[in-house]
Amino acid sequence: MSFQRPRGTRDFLPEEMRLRRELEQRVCAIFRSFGYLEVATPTFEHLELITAKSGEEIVERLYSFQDKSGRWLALRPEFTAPVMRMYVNSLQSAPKPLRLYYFGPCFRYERPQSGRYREFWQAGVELIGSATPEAQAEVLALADTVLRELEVSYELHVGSVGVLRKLLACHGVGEEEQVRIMGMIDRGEMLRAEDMLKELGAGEVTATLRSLTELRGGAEVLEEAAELLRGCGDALKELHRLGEVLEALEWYGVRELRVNLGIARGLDYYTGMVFEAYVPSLGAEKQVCGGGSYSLAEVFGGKPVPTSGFAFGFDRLLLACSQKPAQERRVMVIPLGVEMLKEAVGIAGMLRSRGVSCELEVMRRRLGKALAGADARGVSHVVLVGEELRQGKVVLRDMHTGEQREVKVESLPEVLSSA
RNA sequence: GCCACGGUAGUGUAGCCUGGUGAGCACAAGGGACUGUGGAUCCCUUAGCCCGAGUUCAAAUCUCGGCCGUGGCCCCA
Repeated sequence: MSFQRPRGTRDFLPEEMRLRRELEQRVCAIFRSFGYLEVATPTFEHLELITAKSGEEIVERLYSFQDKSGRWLALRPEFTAPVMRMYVNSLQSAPKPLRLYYFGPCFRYERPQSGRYREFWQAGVELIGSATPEAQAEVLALADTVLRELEVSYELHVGSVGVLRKLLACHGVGEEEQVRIMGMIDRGEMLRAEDMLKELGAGEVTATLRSLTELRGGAEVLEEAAELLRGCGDALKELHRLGEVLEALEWYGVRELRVNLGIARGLDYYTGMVFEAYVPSLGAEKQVCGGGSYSLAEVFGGKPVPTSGFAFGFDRLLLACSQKPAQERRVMVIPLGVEMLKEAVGIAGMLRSRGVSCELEVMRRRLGKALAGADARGVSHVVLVGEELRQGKVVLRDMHTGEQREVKVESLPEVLSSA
C-alpha cells in the first residue's frame, strides 16, 4: 500500500527546503526594512468571505467544504481578503498607516502546470490607511526592491483601473458593465469588449479605449493619454493621480517601469493604480507579482479605508532567481573505534552547546567508509576523535581540501566557527 | 473544464512499434573484503513494469477508463 501526493501539491526535500527558507527570509527582511510587521491568518475562512470579495463564480476554483456542523468553509486562495477581514475585526482603531506583511500557503483548485500548483505560497504586504501618491509608490517600490535585490530580470508594468473606469463612466457605462469590460481587457479580449460597448451604445469610446490600452512607455506617455482623454474630466483626474504616483516612484529610484493602461487586473475591488511584475523567462506563468490600490474594508463590514498592497507568487519567485546555495558549513564527529564513542558524543555535545551544529557518525563504520559517507552527505568538516585525545586534541579534516590538522578540543568551537 | 505528450527499482534508462527466455544496464542505498585516512577497488544484498477492466493460451508490450506528471488554453500568483 502506498500513497501518492494529492495533485498539484509538492514535497520539499531538505535541499529545496533550504533554498525556500533562504528566499523567504530575504524577502521578509526587505518587507521589514520598510517598516512592515508580520501577521498571520487562518488557513481556512468562511466561504462567504471569499465570495464577498470575488463573487460566486470563484467557488469552482476553491477548495471549499462543509465542516461537521455544516459551516461552509474554504481554504484561502490568497491573503488580501483574510488580512482585510482581520483588519476590520481587530485593527480598525489602530494608528494609521498600518504596514502589514504575510507569508504562507494558499490553495486553488486549478489545473497544475509550470509555476502553478494547487498549494502555493504567497508573500505580500498591505499598507492600510493612506492613499497618498507616496504611499502607493512605496508599495510598488517595495516590490521593485525585492525583485532588484534578487537580481532577477523582470518587467514592471503600471496602470490605473481608475482611468479606464472613469472613461467608461464618462460614456454612460454602468458599474457592473465596467467590471465585465475590465475583465475582458485584462484577458486581452479587446474585440469582445468593443462589441459589448457598441451594444451599450457607447461605441464611440472604443477607439479611445484601444489607443489608451495600447500605450506603452515611461511617464511621458501620460501626455498622450491626456490627449486621448480630453473632455472627460474624471478620467483626467485619475490620470493625474497616476502621474503623481509615477513622480513619487522616481524619488524611490524606481525608473525601469512601463506604463501600461491595459492592466485591468480583472478584480473589481481595485480603485486606482495597479501593477504587475513579469519574469519573461518563466514562460506561460510569468507573472510573479500583482497589486495595486483598492478599497475592501467596507465589503467586510468595516469603514472604507484606502489600501495598497501586492502579493508575490513565492514559488515563481524561487523559479525566477536560480540562486545557488551558499556553501554551508556542515560538521561531522567521527569516533575512531567504538571505544572512542563516549568521548565523541561528549565532544559533539560540547560543540552544540557552543553554537556549532554537528552530527555524529552512528553507523559504526570504518574510517574509510565513514569519510565516504560524510562526503556523500555533503559534510564540509570532519572531527576525528581518536588517541590524540590523550593530549586533549582531535583531528580536524577539511573535506574539500583534504587538509588535516590537530586541534585542541577547547579551541575546536572557535576554529570551526571561523571555518 | 479543454488540448498535447508521458508514467519500467530511490534516480536515470533498455525492452513496447512486431504480445512469448529468470524485465537488462548505470548510479544511489545497506553489508562485507579491510584495525586511523582506501572520499578508492572488488564482491554481495535490497528494490521495479502507476491503478483497474478488456482482448488473448499468454500483456511491461495491444484496447478502454481512471490516477498522476510535464507543457499549453483558461484563469491567476
